[in-house]
Amino acid sequence: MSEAELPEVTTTLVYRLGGLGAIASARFAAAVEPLGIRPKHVALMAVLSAGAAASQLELAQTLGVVASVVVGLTDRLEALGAVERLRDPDDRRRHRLSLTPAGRTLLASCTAAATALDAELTASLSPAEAQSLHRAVGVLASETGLPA
Amino acid sequence: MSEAELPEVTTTLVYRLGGLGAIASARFAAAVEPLGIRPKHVALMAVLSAGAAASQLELAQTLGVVASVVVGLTDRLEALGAVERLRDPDDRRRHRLSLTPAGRTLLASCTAAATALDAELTASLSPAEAQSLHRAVGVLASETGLPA
DNA sequence: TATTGTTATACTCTATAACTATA
DNA sequence: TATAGTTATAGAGTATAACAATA
Repeated sequence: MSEAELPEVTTTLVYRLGGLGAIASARFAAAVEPLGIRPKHVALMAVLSAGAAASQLELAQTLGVVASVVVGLTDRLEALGAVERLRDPDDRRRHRLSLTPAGRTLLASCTAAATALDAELTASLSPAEAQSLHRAVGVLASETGLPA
Repeated sequence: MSEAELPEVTTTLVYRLGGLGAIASARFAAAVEPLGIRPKHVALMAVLSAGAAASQLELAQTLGVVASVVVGLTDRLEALGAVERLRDPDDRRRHRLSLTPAGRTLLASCTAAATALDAELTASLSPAEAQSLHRAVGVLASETGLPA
């Protein structure tokens, strides 16, 4: 009978990434909440800004949510004047969403907030550690097909 | 007017940690689901295993959830024979939770599953990258006061 | 009167399903 | 008839509040 040496579950990467991710999401949510939006709204605007989706259905697939969720997110962003719903002339069932100048400004504010949080988060790491963390997380993010 | 250069929000650490954490949690949840439990149950057992809490109220504080949530988690684990509720003789309002041998076995299975997921997750990283990622995540985890 | 655990209730988020309009 | 968007409904998860037992 072999008795494999196992670490504590709380020290594993998946476990810690799960907990850390929840904290990161909460902090980011708190940072953008004064702007009247939540992280999913930011994700939607980021996809639009990258030109990575046209119709709401495509948006839903890219974001990994269901179509009805995109409706609610878009309603909110439209009310804020951050996005516009434009009928696709080629297929009038479709809405082409477009980021307005106000939306770009809003997205920039979110990016600034995220950058500030990054600085807080990595304050206790050396520059080299912070950089290698950033790089490793980037690799995992692209590998897992994150809505980026 | 200075125009600061900002990265895309999707490349920031908080944003990616949020998304990555959601994926990690989902994978871990899928891995322990056949065992009849969810990540929070694992967290509760881990705290008990570490002797980091006695009463259900302490458990709630350590886990960062409300007391009524601990009731449900404990109900489930008790039904599985993984934990026991023992009245505290010093204060009969309190339940001292104790991990049974079956609970230790269950926790070990979860740890093994998490370790396997770690290997998958870091497969595309070099050993050195994986190790530095693990270390950096450990620093952030302890810094943010994760239930560990 | 204060506190531990429990139960009952409400709220948030998301998914499923039914519906409208276009194709 | 099939599809894009919308609306209506239901489920999971968690928080708040009321309650019972004990201090």
